[in-house]
Amino acid sequence: MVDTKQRILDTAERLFAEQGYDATSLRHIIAEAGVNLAAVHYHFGGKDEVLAQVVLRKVGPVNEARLARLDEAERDFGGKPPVEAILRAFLMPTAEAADKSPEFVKLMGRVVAEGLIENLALTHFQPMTDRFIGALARSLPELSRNELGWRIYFMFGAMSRALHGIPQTWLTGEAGDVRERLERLVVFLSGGFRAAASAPAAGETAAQTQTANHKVHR
Amino acid sequence: MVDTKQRILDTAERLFAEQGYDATSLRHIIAEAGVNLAAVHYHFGGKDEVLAQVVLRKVGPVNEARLARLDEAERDFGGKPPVEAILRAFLMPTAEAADKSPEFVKLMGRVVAEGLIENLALTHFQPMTDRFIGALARSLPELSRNELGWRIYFMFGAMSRALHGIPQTWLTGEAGDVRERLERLVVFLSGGFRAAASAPAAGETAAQTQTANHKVHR
DNA sequence: GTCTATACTGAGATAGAC
DNA sequence: GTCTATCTCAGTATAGAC
Repeated sequence: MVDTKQRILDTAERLFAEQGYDATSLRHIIAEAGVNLAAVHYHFGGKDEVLAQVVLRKVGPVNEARLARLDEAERDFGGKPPVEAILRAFLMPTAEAADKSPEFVKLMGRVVAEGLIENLALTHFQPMTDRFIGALARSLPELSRNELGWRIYFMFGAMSRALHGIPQTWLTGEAGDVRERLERLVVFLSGGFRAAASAPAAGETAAQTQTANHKVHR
Repeated sequence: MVDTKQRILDTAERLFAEQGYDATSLRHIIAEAGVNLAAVHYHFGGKDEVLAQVVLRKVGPVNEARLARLDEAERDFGGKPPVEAILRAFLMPTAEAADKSPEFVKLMGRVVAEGLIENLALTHFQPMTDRFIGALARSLPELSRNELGWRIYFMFGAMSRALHGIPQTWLTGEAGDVRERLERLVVFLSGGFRAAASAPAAGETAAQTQTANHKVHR
């Protein structure tokens, strides 16, 4: 079969999104794809690489759209777009990809949440993330690089919650669609990124910082 | 063995924290604990229940400390403490628990990130979370209940990143200790929770207002 | 009530024939 | 490139010893 590889990827993508990575066995994938078990190891070497390639072929175009929207934002705002515009450039291409492939967001949410592709992130995402870090750093010059890095790291955690539509109705009410969830996220993150920098030395008491930030209440 | 059950829990706690839930086999646990495999199923019924009990016996005291600190904050601030104080009441007992049991934070970070205890959360955490939701709602009356719920949900995602000390040095620099990471998180979250719900904060441009209020129809 | 020994099913991985 | 057969290891189930 010439397209054994594609059939495996397509089926794996769907099943990973529906059931999660661990819960999806290779045997389930090959049964639905109509291929042999050993073919998976021939083409991919292992289950983890199947996931990697499923993610990469999906997220590649998304990352390009992210960069295009960042370019656009920097053009519109004279090289220094506000935080909201940068965050939207990063997050909204995900929603657009979801329109074409509804399972994509669930998959990405799972992948980010379960920390399955930390290594992939380093090799394939860093050129893209570096540009966004630079844009955020210019937009928020009062933040140290470490502070900014942590806030971006926090953002990934929050983003995973916005992406995978696990219904937590007791907490959030009806889930709504991806775009609405990401819109809420942008507002939330903008406030977070704009918060005055905190650089407490290790060992400093929380009480000091508490009184320092106390008056910010609106 | 006198306390086979405790030995299993102690060993499982350590190994889950070090390697994660999926990567830790029951056979590894029983080998280090010096007990028989079937004893695990006799006492716990299955691997998932081992994790549940490991988490519950650890997080019970933490939740009590959370409520105690919330009581204290409400006393200090006349029933309506600022967001920072509420968030600190929720987050800082984790750091205190980490002082006694350094592996605990790693475990909790993994558990939250991997979504392993969504069901546990409902049955055992909700009384505690309900009190915090109420406190946040009083402190942020301009937010709808859904909006607040989503922000709390985002918070859980960000919290998981602050807890498990996976070194992302390319992004955050040196990891620092738990207390420092949680302190950064409190500042970040405070800004996020305070962000205006549907209208952008003062000082933002018309372009963002347009985008922020833009409702997308499918 | 507790624990041991053993077996069962399904997982990912691999060697070698074709 | 593909497939059969097989390997190791996972979680689980059960019968029976004490």
